[in-house]
Amino acid sequence: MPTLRDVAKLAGVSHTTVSHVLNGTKRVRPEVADRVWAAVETLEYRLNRPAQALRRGQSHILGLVLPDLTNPFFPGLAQAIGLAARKAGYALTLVDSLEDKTVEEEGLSRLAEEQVAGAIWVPVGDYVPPPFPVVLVDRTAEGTDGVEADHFLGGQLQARHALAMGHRRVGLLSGPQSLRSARLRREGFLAEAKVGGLEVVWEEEVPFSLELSPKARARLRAVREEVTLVVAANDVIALAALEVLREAGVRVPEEVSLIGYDDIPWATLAHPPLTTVRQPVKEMAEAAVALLLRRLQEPEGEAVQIVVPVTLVPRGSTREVRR
Amino acid sequence: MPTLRDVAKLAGVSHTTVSHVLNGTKRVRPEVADRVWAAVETLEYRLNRPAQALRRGQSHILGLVLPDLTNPFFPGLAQAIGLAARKAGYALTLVDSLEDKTVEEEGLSRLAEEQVAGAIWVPVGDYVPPPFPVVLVDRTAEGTDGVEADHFLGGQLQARHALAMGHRRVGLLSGPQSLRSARLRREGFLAEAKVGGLEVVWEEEVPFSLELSPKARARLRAVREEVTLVVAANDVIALAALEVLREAGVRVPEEVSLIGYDDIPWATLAHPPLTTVRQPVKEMAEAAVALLLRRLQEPEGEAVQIVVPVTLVPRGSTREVRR
DNA sequence: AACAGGAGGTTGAACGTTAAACTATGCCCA
DNA sequence: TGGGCATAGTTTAACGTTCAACCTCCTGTT
Repeated sequence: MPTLRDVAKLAGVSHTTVSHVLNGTKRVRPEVADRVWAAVETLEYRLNRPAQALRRGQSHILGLVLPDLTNPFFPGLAQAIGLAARKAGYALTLVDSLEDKTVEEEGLSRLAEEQVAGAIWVPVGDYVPPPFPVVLVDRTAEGTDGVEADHFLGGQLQARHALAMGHRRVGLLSGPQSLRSARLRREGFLAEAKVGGLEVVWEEEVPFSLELSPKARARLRAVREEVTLVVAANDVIALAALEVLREAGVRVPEEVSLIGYDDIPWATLAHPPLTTVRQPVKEMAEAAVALLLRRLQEPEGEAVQIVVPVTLVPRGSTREVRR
Repeated sequence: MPTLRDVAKLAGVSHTTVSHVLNGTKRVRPEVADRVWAAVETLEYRLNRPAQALRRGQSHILGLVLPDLTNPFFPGLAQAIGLAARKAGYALTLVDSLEDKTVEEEGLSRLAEEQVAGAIWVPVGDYVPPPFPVVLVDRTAEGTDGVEADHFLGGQLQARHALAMGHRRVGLLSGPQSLRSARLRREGFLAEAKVGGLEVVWEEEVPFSLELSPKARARLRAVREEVTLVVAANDVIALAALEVLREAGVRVPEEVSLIGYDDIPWATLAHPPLTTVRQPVKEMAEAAVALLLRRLQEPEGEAVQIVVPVTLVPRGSTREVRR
């Protein structure tokens, strides 16, 4: 592997000059610069990033810490973040914490060892500030840069849609209340439900996964007797519920309507296609990277919280009921 | 940030001794080692990975190069690879090439700059060996370590299941024939179809995505007149087909059966649940990482090709037809 | 004619780690 | 008694980059 010095020798200049040409850190005569570039070409010189990182005290890598890649909300996010990071010249190091706080903590510690410039983090555990700048996504915290969808509004939209469709009695499959996002969705929903006169007949807290609790499954099997609508804290839960309902012979939306949250790619392919709340994943990803890059320029300064709007996407899983 | 030397000073030893204690590269008296560990604790020392990588000529990072994270086959793979890598003490740097050869090439080049120890690579373009060891996954090449499912067998299983269910006329939605995996699936299917007397009435080549070509959509809308079964090169295609069939009012499996490939998490949630060929993603991921780690130990030596078996998972989207 | 100052380049050191070469001490055995 | 050798530790240098300080022309100004 050729180094700066090899390039320098071939181009007949000092190694610093090569560095300056490559980084544009100083004016260099075009003639000399050309010689340098030519030497870079012929030797197929490649920057040694660890050396650069050592000298600069930080690497040109961003960390991405996610709770669970198999949750279909995240691959799209990861892809968009990777794209934005690449455009800015950063590589991306991925940590999938598998929803485990210990794994998450070790991952962040590892990112610190790698001297990452910063990280984008969807926290599963408590927010403990790592020794590099982070932007929290989806689950934000006070005093730290963050990007999140308007969860409260999303909950409200679920309730409004339910009311607009004439529903009066609803069952709620809420997400883990340890998560800010799930809490806000629930609060938004309950607030608007109260205002509009939508009665929450039952509520079950379940994890963001396809595995529903036995109690939740029981509620769903008996759904006809109690409610005309089930609202879920995300699409994965909604799809799991749809499955239970199908097994129980409950027809959606004829007998009971269903509303999800996230608008994952499969929501539209479900049968019936899922009425849901769309989070603008791509915009969130781009905003998060932009915010992180800004913070790298300007380490000090007020924490910025970006809240992006969400929209309700009506599809086949909800239908109007008569009073 | 404290360094080895800070730790050394506090423990009253030389910095090399600290290094030896941390890496276990030399015997050190327990008493001294204890002092070192204590100093590490109180100073909250953290290894500087770039410095280590510079000195060693190689970082403790593995690359993962994927064509498209939003294809639901890959998140599970990425997660399992990340887990296996972490267990072996490696961090994971992700490159999502978005099915673009140029992006892929730049990504590999970047991994080289980062001095990664090796990479796991699902190639979208031609296989051009990078300057570090790689293990190809899913789409292998001669002369390089690789892990792939038995695509040919998978195609055969699709055909055998079709025959076992009494089908005689089939439409084939094959995948991009530029990809080895899609080619093999097709060949396996056609071979077994020929043997068993299964007539391929039509065939359309479509990308591994939810967007079907107009010709393919037309075939599906007219499916009743021509075939009793549609076979797809992967589950994403199958789900897209299912959607078109639903729109066209064709009932699955009553009027036409459908077979997919991959067994992605959503296959079981589709309506009807998708009969498909399961690839053991987790095993493949673990095999790939194990193979890569072995290659890092033993750089020379014959390339190893691991082929893992696949199984047909019968579900609701296929049903028996009378002769 | 002398000198300031900018442009273009070089020298040398430093980042934190590891590996090789070296030193000091103690012990065994001829 | 002294040579050989293992054990436990130290000294020193090196990895490839960047940054600050320095040097050398050259040009324009007075």
